[in-house]
Amino acid sequence: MNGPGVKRGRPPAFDRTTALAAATRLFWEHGYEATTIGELTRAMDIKPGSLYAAFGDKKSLFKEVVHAYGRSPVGAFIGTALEEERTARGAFRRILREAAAVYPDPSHPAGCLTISAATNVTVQDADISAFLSDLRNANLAAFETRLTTAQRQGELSAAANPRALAAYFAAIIQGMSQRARDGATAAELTETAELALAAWPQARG
Amino acid sequence: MNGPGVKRGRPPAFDRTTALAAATRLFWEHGYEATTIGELTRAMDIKPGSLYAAFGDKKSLFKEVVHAYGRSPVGAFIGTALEEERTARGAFRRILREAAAVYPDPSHPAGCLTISAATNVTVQDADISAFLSDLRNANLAAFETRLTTAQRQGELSAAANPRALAAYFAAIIQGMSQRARDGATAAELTETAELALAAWPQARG
DNA sequence: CTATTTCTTGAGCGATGACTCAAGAAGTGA
DNA sequence: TCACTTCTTGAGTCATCGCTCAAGAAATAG
Repeated sequence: MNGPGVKRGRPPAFDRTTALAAATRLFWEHGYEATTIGELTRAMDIKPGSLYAAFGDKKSLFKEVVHAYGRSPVGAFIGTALEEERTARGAFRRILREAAAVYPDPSHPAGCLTISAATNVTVQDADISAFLSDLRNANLAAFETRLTTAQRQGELSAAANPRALAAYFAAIIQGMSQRARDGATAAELTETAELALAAWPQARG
Repeated sequence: MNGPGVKRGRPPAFDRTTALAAATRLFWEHGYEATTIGELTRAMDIKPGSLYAAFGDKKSLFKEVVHAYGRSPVGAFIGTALEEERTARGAFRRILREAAAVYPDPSHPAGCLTISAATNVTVQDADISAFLSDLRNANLAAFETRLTTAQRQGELSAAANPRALAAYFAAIIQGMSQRARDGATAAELTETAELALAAWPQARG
């Protein structure tokens, strides 16, 4: 009798997670189109045939990379902070401070993969660009939801504009990612984060 | 006698400025590598031979595009505001408000060419990426210079940090460019600009 | 062992990338 | 008019792109 976990045939010679991590680094660094199948097979240490058998085509591989990135610490810290922090203000403070620490971290390519990996695409890959744009705009919507809740709960003043605040924080985060790619240090980005938090609506004295 | 302005030989059949404007639109929209020579020759309405005779190779054309962009209203509004406004605060307020109006303007591709046209490049075009990165960092330095001057003149409090403020404004501008590419409207970006200005150091009451 | 299944391998496919060049066309100077 | 210069044209070069496939290798089932 075949156990349900018993695999038939020749087992894969590479670890799928490790190979995906190697692909992630390349897409993160150079973006979707500027990363070639040749570079991917070299970094993942597999031949084209194995890559296509295991991951489908280049677009499927990229989407799998993006999903894995979204579940990694670097890709998930925003959602984590939104869930874990009691107050909206605490959540956004934590998000900005963690972004300042994470984006320039030399253990991985600078900035955020979702923000920078499909900025420049040809017309036939416009769907890849739209795929990441949708993810970014979903993040923006999550920001607005969190801020609207905070307003309903009385944390945020009725005069504040949740949608405008959400767009502002989205912009500063995307800008910090770009600055990290241009060489900004964690110390510099932390200063940017603290200044950005000054936009939080204050009670007037 | 030959006047110095007299051209010999067959005259060009295309207007150089018009052709450059067409190339600018393509690079602005898709970025450096995702724009092909085929698309360029079609948009500029010239054949490859004419393009290479008139502009050199693809990199030279791109650099000429960037320089022309920097002298255009859309590409020069930051420098113009820094020069024309009496106060640093007035300059940055004007920069952010103009960015909110200009970046989503439908008469041209969204966002800033300098910010987004070479985000994703292959290793052999890393110099193009560095070329634009240097331009952005030069802008950052100009911000810091303007703010340091304001501090020396007493406009900005001695407690303020010109370098940190400069990096903050650079980040928010780059973020606004990205947001415009993701579909943000002028109204939304104006709200972002106004919130961003709240970071300006205030006298405490 | 043989049969079956799955993965690996390396050669190579068609399409497209940036770029070139010889030949012709359209001007000027004398 | 003819010689000279400059620009245009279209075919074509070489490299590289994403991707495929037949043949072989490594596992299990019986």
